[in-house]
Amino acid sequence: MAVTIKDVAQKANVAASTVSRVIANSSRISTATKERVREAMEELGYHPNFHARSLANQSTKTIGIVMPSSAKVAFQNPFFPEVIRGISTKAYQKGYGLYLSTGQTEEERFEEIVQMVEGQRVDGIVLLYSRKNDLLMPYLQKKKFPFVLIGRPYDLPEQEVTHVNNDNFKAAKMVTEYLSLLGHRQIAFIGGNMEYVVTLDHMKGYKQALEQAGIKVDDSYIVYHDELEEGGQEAIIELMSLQDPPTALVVADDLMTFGVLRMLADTGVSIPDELSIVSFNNVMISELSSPPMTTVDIHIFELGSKAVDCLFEKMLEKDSEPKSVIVPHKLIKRQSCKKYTPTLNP
Amino acid sequence: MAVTIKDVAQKANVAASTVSRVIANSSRISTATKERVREAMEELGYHPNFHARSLANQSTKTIGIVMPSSAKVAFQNPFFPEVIRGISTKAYQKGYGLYLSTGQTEEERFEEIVQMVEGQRVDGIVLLYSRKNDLLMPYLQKKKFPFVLIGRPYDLPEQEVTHVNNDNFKAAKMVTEYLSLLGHRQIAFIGGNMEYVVTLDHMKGYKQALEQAGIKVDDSYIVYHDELEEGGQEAIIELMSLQDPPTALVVADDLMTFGVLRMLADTGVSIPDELSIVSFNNVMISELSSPPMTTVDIHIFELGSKAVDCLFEKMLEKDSEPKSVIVPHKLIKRQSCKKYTPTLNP
DNA sequence: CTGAAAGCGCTTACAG
DNA sequence: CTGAAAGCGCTTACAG
Repeated sequence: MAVTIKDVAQKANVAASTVSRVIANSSRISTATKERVREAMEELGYHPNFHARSLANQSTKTIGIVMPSSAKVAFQNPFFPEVIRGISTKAYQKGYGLYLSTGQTEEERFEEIVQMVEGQRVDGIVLLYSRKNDLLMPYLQKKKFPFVLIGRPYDLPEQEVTHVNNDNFKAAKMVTEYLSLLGHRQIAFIGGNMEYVVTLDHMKGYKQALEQAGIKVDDSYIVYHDELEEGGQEAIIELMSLQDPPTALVVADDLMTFGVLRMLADTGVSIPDELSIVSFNNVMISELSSPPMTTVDIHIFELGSKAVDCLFEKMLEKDSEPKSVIVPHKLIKRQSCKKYTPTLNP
Repeated sequence: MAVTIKDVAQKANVAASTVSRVIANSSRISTATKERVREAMEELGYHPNFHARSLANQSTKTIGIVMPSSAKVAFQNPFFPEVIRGISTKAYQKGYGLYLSTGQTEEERFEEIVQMVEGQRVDGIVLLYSRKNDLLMPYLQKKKFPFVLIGRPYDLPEQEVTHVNNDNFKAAKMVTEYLSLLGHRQIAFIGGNMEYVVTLDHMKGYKQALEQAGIKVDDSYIVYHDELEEGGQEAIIELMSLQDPPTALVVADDLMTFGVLRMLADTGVSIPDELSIVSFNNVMISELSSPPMTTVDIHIFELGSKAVDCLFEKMLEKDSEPKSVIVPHKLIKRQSCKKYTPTLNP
């Protein structure tokens, strides 16, 4: 049906092996023959069959991407399109394609990964999230299959898995310190899903900053929610209903912050006058909140492209030393934070 | 290296062909043999090689997704994660995987599609956008390769390509009428990229509504921008600087609306008191704008899943009649629109 | 109900 | 510099 290497060979009056060599641009083929073969390919509109190549080569030129689950909310976080853009850009440059996991649950995804790996459907994998009790990484590790994690491993020793991450601990510490330097002492924390490692790191950074500032950690000021924006809304209700509501807030994710801001606007709390907020990610729309939010830019695109760099190293040299890349973060000051001023009304 | 069908065959004391039949769960194999073979597969940890299967089967069980370009802004629009979620969910149910285009430019993408099609890398394709002077569809059409478009074709006759779309014309007409029923007569329009068909449809709907309401179409009230939110900001500056600024606004995309709202807040125009706004898409964060925006829900998820349904029909029966599915839309009233009230100051 | 053989469309030693 | 042959790991008529 489709035109194959044999058709080209026949037309160019050479053997199929020769055609194969001109596809690979082997130096052992004469320029004349190359020319002739290329012409034949052109005329016939020949394109190599992907699977035949992959089968013979034992390599697929494709990278598998594993996402946390297409659960409505998680996936709509602009974080994912942006990492994928980073991955995609770098992959394209290297002539690699992208294969996407589609499983909704952790089990489905595990099954998918096994198929990808054992079925040799991809040459390497990038994991877009890291969580506690993860099954995927131990499996990949055991198989010695090239993969890189965006985030950091939790159950596995860090020096054993190649990963690209921000220093989320440091970032959270920094923003908390920033708030404390602004004079705030009642600083609350709204974290994401506790299963995710990033949440743990945020929390540690938050706590350490408080301790160093001599502020006692108050557990009622710490609240977690995994449903991004809706979560943000519930969390803020909880916090603002406290006897002694916070005057400042560290929020794990910009999307949550949108929810928080919305709820605060509804309840008439004015930002930053009554409450300072700083959050994480700096996705595209973050600058468009009301007021524009102060947030930590974690350079999502770079997270993705660096991950691909690491993956290629892994793929080229299967037992290269695992490495860890930290992508720097940067505080983007906008208008959701303000120096603490004691309330005048008693 | 990896365990193959032969290893299983040997272990189970059957021929490779028998193993193959067990994999396919052929009714012609005795239960006893099936059992034995399955046991062997289990013990050896056998997983069929994807490429070998695809090669022999001439089918890949994967769907190609072509995105408009990973240009920062376009791709960060939550529209895409959401359609992909729709596609992914349905694809997973049917045991299909997803392959993503990575090209940045139209030419790169064309090259990629050719590879996908000719290299038989995917069984079908879903196009996530439709634009004027598109090269992709005529190519796919000529090749008789199964594909479906999300949107509607422009250069090609509609009845010739299977597509899933909203009635964007009607939706735009409806929102404009809504605004006009609220008493507005100075209704402006901020459209997206003029290359995209949806923009054209929006515009036609807008114009027709005005005409039917006996309002003269004023070209200075019509403005296009393709850079989603930034575009929204520039567009609104342009409009508000007019001698006779509009009192109502139809905006092509919720993200643009975020930009518009941001700019309006900065310049002290209060919504909906001084300006009514309605836009399109109803992505997840749309309800979190200040004020919450009135928008048209276009059921993005359904757009994706219906597209896959259509694609499967196409794939099963290559020359089935092209069909067109219209996903209904729905006006979501929130707080960005208000009855027109003449300004009191002269 | 099962097996031997050919075939899917490539690549790559091996030989010349 | 080029070709014939074997092989990558499956599937599927064909035969029994």
